[in-house]
Amino acid sequence: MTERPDRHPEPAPPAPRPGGIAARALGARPVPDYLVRLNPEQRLAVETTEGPVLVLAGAGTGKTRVLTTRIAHLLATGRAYPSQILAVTFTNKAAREMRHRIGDLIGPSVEGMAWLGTFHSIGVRILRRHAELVGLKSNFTVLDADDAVRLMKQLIQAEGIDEKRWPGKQLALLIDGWKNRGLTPKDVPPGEGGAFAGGKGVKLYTAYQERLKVLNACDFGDLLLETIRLFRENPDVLAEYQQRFQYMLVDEYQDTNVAQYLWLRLLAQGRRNICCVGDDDQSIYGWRGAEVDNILRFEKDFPGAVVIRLERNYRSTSHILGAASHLITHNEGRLGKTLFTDIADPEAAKVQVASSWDSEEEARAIGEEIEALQRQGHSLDEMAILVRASFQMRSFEERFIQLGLSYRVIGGPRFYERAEIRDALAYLRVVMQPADDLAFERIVNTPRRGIGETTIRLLHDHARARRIPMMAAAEELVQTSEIGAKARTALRDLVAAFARWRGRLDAVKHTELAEIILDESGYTEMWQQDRSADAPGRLDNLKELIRSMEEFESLEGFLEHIALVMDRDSADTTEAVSIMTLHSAKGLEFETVFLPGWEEGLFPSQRTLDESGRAGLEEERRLAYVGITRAKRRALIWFASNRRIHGLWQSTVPSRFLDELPEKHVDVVEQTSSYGGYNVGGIGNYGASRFDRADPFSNTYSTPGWQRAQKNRAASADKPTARPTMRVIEGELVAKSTGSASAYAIGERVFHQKFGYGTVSAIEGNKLTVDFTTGPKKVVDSFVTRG
DNA sequence: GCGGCTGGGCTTTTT
DNA sequence: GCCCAGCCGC
Repeated sequence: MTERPDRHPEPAPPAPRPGGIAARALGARPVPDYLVRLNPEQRLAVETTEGPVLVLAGAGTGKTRVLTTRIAHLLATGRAYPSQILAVTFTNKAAREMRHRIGDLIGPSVEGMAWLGTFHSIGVRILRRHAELVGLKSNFTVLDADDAVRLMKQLIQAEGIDEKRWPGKQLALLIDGWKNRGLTPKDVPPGEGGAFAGGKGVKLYTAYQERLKVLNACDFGDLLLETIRLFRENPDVLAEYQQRFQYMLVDEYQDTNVAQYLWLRLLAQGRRNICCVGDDDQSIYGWRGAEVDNILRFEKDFPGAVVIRLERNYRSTSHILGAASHLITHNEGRLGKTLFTDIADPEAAKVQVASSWDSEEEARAIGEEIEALQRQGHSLDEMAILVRASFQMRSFEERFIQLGLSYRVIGGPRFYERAEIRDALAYLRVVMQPADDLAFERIVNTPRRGIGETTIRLLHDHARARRIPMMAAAEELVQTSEIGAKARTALRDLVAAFARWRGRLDAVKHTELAEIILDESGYTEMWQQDRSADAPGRLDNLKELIRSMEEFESLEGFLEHIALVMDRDSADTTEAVSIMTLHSAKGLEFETVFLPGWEEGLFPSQRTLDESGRAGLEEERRLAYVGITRAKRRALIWFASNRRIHGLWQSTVPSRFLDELPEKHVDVVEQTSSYGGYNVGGIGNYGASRFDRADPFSNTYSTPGWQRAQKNRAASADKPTARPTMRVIEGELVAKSTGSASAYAIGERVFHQKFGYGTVSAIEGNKLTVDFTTGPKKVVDSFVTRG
C-alpha cells in the first residue's frame, strides 16, 4: 500500500513549550540524536510524555524503538529516575530485549530499571513485599502449571469426583480462565460454576485457593489477582506504588487480559502517565483470555488519551504489505490502520500461492525452494516456516533430515519444563524448603528407591493427620513399624541425606552442593544407567543447569529466578531454517517466510470456528496477518489437497483466506504437471517427488539428524511423573514429634488398620508402642483409633 | 513396585 | 496414526 491515509494523530503538548521557561533553560541544546532517528509519529509517541497515550503500532513500524526511545527520553530529560519507570512486557524475552536496547541508548544506568519485566515478575516482586497482607509469607512458592494441575487432581480425588470424566487439567484450564478474567471464587457468575463436575467448579476453585494458602503458594494467575486484591484492600499500599511509578509503559497491549487490565488501571489511576503500545490486528491470544476490547476502550478509560498511529512500515515490500493489509480489512471491529512503505522495490516478488498434493509434497517443495534460495546465497537464518499447528512441523522435519538441511524448531517445552530439570530443581527446593511437599513427592522415589504408592500414601495420611509437611512425617514414620522394612530404610537414608545436604548449605558453594546432591542421591547415576537415546541429552541438560547456576549468588536467588524468568536456552549458533507456529512468530521477522497448510479446517482452524464463531474466524485472520507480515521480502503460501488429520487422510479445501488476498499483490503458481492421474502442484516441477522416496532398504532413520530429532522429540515429550501432594508450612513448627503429647494412655486398647487390635505398652510423644497379636510395634498415634 | 499393554483423544502458549 | 496416561499382571 502506498496511499497515505488522511489521518493525523491528535496534537499533544510537546514536552517543553517552545520559547517557554523550560525551553530557554535548555538553551540551544541540539535535538538529541536518539530523536533524530525517528519519524514524526514515532517522535510524537516518544515526546508525548504526560498523560495517557495509546500507540497503535502496525507490524514492522518500529514499536520497540518507540518504547525504548521513550524510556531513554524520560531518563535523559530528567523526568524520572530509572526506578520510577514501570515497563511491562508479556515475555521474559521481550523484557530482556527491551533492557538490552535501552542499555544501548542510555548505558549502564539501565541497571537501575528495577521495574522492567513481565506482569508476573513484577507482580511477584510486589507480592513478596506485602505478602502478609494477602495471607502469605514472603517466601511463598510460585507453582508452575504442572504443580497446579497436580494439586487440583488431588482436590478432585478428595471430592470423590471421577477423575476420568473430570480431569485435573480441565479444572486448571477453567480456573485459569476465571483468573484471567479477574474473578475470585465468589465473583464467578452463578451460571458458570456448573461447568465442572455438575456444579462443583466454584467449590473446587475455593478449595484450591484455600489449599494454596496453606501451602504458602501462589500460581501464575495469583501473581496478578492477589496483587489486585492487595491494592484494593490496602489503599495506602496502592498509593505508594502509584506514587512510585511516575511513568508506565505497556508492550503488546492487545494481549492483556482482564486481570492485567485491572492491575494496570489501578496503578495508572495515580499519575495517569501510561503509554500502551499495541496492534489490535495482531491480537492472537483471545483463546487464553486476551481482550482486544482493552485496546478498543482505552480512550474511554482514559479520557483525553492521545492516540498515535504508526503506519509507516520499515520491514516489508509493498506487495507483502498490500496482501496483508487487504486480508485484514475483512475483519470488522478494527481500530483501522493502513500500513504503507516508501521503499520502492521494482524487483520485489509478489506473495506466492502454490498448492501441493499432500503434506509430504508440501514439505518437499518447500525444501527445494529453500535449497534454491540457499544456492543463491541466502542465509538459512533468514528463512522461516510458520505453521498453524505443531503437528505440521513433522513433515518438514522429516524431509529436512533427509535433505541434510539444518533446521531449528522454536517453541515447545522450555528448558526448566524438562523432567530432569524439574527433578533436579525439586531436590534443591527440598533442601531449601523441607516443607515443599510438591517437590518432596516428586523426587521421593526418583531415582527408584522402593518407596512406592503405599508408602507415599502413608506419608500423606500421616502428614495430613498431624498437619505437618511430608518430610517431617517421613522423619517420624521411619522410627516406627508403619512402613515396610525396605521402604523404611530407603526413606530413612533419604531423610538423612537431606539433613546432610541442608547442613552444607552455608559451607559449600551452591553449584558444588547441587552437584553433590545430584550425585549422592543417585540421580545422575540413574541417567547414566539409562540406555535410551535421550539419556545423554538429559545429562547435558543437568550440566547446563549447574552452569546456569553460576550466574547467581545463592541457591535461593537461583530458585526464585528459575520459576518465573528462566527461558529456554538457545546457544545454538549454526545457521538453520526456523520452524515454528504462527503464534510464536509474533514479533519476529525473516527475509523469506513459508506459510504452509492454508486449508479450511486447519487454517482457519475448525475448532476455533466451532468454539468462537465469527470472533474466532477474525482471530484466525489476524494470525494470517501476523504470518504474512513477518516477511521482509518473500512470502510463500501453500496448501495441500490432502492431509492426514488424526490419522485419517482427508481431502481438503483451500483456505478462505486465499480468496481474501488481493489479486494485484499475489502470484498464483498454476499447477504445472500431473503424475499418474492426480495433480501435482507446486513451484516448478516437483512431480517426481512422490517417487523419490528413500530406498526402502536404506534405513533413513539411522541418520545422525534423525537420531538428533528423535532425541529432541523424546526430551521434549517428557512430562514430569511425580504425583500430587500437599504441603503444610506451619507444620514445620511442630515437625518434631516430642513436642506434642499423645492422647492415648498405657494399657489402652487400640485398633490399627494394618496390625489389628492391640494394647498400648509405652508412649513417647505421639509414638506409641503397641502390643499386637503379631508382636510389639512402634506406631504413630494418628494411625490408631480407640478399640 | 515396576514394566507392558490398551484406549482415549487430539490447536495455538506465557507466566 | 501416534502419544500419553492409566490399568493390569508379574
